[in-house]
Amino acid sequence: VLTDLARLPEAEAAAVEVDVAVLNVRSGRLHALLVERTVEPQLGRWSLPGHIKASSESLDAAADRALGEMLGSGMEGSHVEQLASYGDPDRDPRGHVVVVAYLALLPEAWVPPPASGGIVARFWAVDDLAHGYGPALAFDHDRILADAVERVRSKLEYTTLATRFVPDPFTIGELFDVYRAVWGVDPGDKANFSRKVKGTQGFVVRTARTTAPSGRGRPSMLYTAGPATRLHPPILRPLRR
Amino acid sequence: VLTDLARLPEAEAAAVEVDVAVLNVRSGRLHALLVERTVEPQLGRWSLPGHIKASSESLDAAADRALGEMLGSGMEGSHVEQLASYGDPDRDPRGHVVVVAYLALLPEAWVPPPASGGIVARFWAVDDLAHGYGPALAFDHDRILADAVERVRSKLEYTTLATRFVPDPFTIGELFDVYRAVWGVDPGDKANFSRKVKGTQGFVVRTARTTAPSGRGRPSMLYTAGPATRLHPPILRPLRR
DNA sequence: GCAAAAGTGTTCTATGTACACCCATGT
DNA sequence: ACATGGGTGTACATAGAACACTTTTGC
Repeated sequence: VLTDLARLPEAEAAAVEVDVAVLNVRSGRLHALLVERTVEPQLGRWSLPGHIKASSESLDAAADRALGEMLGSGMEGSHVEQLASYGDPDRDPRGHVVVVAYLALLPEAWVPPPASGGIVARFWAVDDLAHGYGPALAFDHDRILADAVERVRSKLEYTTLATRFVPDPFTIGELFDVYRAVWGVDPGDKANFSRKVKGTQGFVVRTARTTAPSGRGRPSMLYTAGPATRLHPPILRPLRR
Repeated sequence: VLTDLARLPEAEAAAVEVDVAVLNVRSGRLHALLVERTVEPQLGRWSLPGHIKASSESLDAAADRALGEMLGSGMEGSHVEQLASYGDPDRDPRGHVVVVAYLALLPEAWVPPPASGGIVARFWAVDDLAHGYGPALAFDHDRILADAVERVRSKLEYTTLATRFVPDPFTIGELFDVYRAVWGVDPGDKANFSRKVKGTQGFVVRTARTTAPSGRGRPSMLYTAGPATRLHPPILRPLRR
């Protein structure tokens, strides 16, 4: 595959790894999917799922492939986008490995496969990881994960990505809980939030059904994600001064 | 350098290239710095400046090095940030080359070196390039440049990056012209724009001096860039509906 | 009836916009 | 004087925050 590459005067061969920060809201907290490493280096530490990019596939395809290996089927509703690349010279003891990191968002319903094929994967609450109440991550994956979390927090402000965290028909209250979980703070008044969401063209589409009156309180209308991707006006995090 | 890399089962060696989209506002229009290729492939076509990343340097360092080769000294006031990575399998006929693209912003004053060391570099207006009134770019650099332009247009809305396009002491009018040049549309009322800029803490710092009354009209106050990086509230592009 | 969750109404304030008007300079 | 660009004042419309209040359910 590296046909003419040797002609490049300063060429120093590298491996391009594609890792995916898979994020998810469960039990009202933002989580990240990690896998336990079964080989050296960093055996036993937890890392973002990923693998080496093949020369015959695009970066996006490599990310989809990594996601497919973790999720099997059921990755249809997930959002995948490129995050950033990391190439510090000492980031991997194996040598010259540059990581192209991706970000993926999953609805809460999805559950990780129970140690399929020998790989152990589970979700960890990102604030636990950030505050040391979880395993130390391999390589520079703590920094990649921090960047992914900040990207999602920021993107909830001006895009419709919050709908990627909820099941297919969802309530405004579930959307509200996503914002609260991802931001870690209450997104202001629930009533005003509801008006903002319904008032933004294409954010949510109202269905004819309501939730079954299972729990306490009045049943709520069910919505599906609309065609819009950007929010005008944005829904900003509070506590700015 | 690739000590243990061969152990990676699916490893397919690649070259990591770092290219920089160097943007600049001159004569009221947004320009990009391109270099004419002097070697195959794509000899004679124009491309973004860049080179192969060394295994001993970080991605940021590789971008700084590429910029330094173009600018010599005088790159101190420039802003450099990572943009995105591109790795389609057929993007480079030499083989498996993944590009990590960077974005750099220069003040208008800077002039390209006159064919130093055999390389020919010049600025091209980005809208001319986009509409075919310029050379065709090598590889997928047209797409990278388009992404860079969109990034800058968007970042002017919610960051203080516009100050990176103007000379060190600058006037509000010059800032206004940057917004107009980058966006391609008038950023609304000039008087209101001036109040927005001065009212945002840390965006600009007023100096004691004014411009020399050289041209027409009243001399204006001179400002320097402040410490703030984000704009609260943002300065949004008009024509949204 | 009471608690809980959904949803509507209303008031107040902050912000953005449009546009009139004044200021300082060169010709 | 007047054209030109810099800068201030001000009125109007609208968007957001705070909070009271109504609706619909389970217990």
